[in-house]
Amino acid sequence: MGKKDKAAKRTLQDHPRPSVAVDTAVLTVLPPEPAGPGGDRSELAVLQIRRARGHKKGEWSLPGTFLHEGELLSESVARSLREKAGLGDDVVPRQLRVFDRPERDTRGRVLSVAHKVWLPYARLVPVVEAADGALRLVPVGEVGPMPFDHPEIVAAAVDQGRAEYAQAADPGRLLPDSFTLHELWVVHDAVAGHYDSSEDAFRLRAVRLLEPSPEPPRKLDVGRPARLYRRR
Amino acid sequence: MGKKDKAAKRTLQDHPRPSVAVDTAVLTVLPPEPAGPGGDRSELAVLQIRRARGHKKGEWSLPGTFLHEGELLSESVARSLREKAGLGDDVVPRQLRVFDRPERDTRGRVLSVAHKVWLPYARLVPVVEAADGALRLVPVGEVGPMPFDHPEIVAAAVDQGRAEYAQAADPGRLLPDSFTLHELWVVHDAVAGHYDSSEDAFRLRAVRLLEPSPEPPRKLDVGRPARLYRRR
DNA sequence: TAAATAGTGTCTCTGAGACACTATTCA
DNA sequence: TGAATAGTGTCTCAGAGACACTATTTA
Repeated sequence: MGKKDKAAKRTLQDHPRPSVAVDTAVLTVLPPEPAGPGGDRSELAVLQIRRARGHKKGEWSLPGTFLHEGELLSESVARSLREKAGLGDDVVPRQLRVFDRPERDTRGRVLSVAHKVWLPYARLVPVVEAADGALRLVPVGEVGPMPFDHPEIVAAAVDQGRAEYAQAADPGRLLPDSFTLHELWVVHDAVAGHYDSSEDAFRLRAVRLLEPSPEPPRKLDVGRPARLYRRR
Repeated sequence: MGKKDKAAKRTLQDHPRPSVAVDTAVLTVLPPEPAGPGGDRSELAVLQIRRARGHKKGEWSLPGTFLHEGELLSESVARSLREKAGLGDDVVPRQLRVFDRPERDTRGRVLSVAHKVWLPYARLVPVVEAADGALRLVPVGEVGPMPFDHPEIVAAAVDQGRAEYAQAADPGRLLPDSFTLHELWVVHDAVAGHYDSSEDAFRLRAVRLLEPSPEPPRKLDVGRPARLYRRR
């Protein structure tokens, strides 16, 4: 608030402004069926929230909110996940892109800055259970009808996620600090949508991105115990 | 404009809205020194515009504008380039990301949706000449001080451009319909910032992304004439 | 024929995939 | 010992880079 004349000169003219929202695809990998390290295949899944009253019933959407004054987009994402899903602030949102079709929201002009967040399944379970049916995790191939351009946002999130997992071992930190190669493969296979190559070929590639954990190999129900690795 | 009650229910609440701007890095490749197909190395360059009066003198910025009502972001980019640089509407803007630091613009909260546009040098020459000193093309390594986060936008544009040229022969359509392998290499070498491998290794890689042109080889000043290729 | 440029052939290295083989454990 | 799982060794194939060699033109 310096000298008034200059401040006036440098003030933004009055012009129509769009509302700016953030919508977030929270991605995770579901535990394999049945369970355990000897399990089968997993699925990449996204967090959906039941739409507020006054909307088409039975529809689910992505968690989102309007950008507040002075707020960073990443802070807005964190706040929306806190308010709508009870998640903590330990999320690392990555921006996808702006969705800007003028007709995308019938209430008026709303730009949505779409984001993607990785969270381990174990972080999401208590949150979904506490929501009493207002939240659900759905495989990305089975998201039903969604409002706005939320299906496109999910698709963009999946693309970005796949690109990330093609480059690094576990960029989403979906696994605990140490894990077996099989566990890592289950995650990669799920993220890639089961189009990845064989588990056998994967091992060689993955080891170069990891460092061996000093812990002793983990005993399984049957078979040779599995070495533990860490993210490099 | 349907039934008034429902419309009221579904109207956006009054809340503070940021201004939304677009800023665009127009990228091109300068002609090689001295010139001609036997030329040397080229430079990746960006279009700058002299800042309007009332700002620090000597500073150059990226062309930008505020998003208008009902306008798509891509339309806004095209309009800004038309109004500020006299460029036509035949641009293909690609979004980079939103720059959202609250303090990035001292006039108030302004989100900038940064974009990148490829344009061939020949398209830009008449535009820069007609601007009478208000526009210039500068190698991306030599952009001087720029306002806001424009240096970051240029860096993001260069990154996206490099990623594009690592995947395709000439995604920016910087070359005419048919061109020699040498001309293509000059462009790639400039985009990659001269860190690409040798021209020799490049040829083998590039040919697979091209189809031979039916035109006869182009005669040069000296040496064997060069075959012409087309984008596939 | 020399200089200059375009284009090819060949070698090596590396990484990916396939797949057979070995290692370790439990029942 | 057999079943089940983890891990290794080896072969082949494809792409990248280095580099020498050939091809075509002008002066």
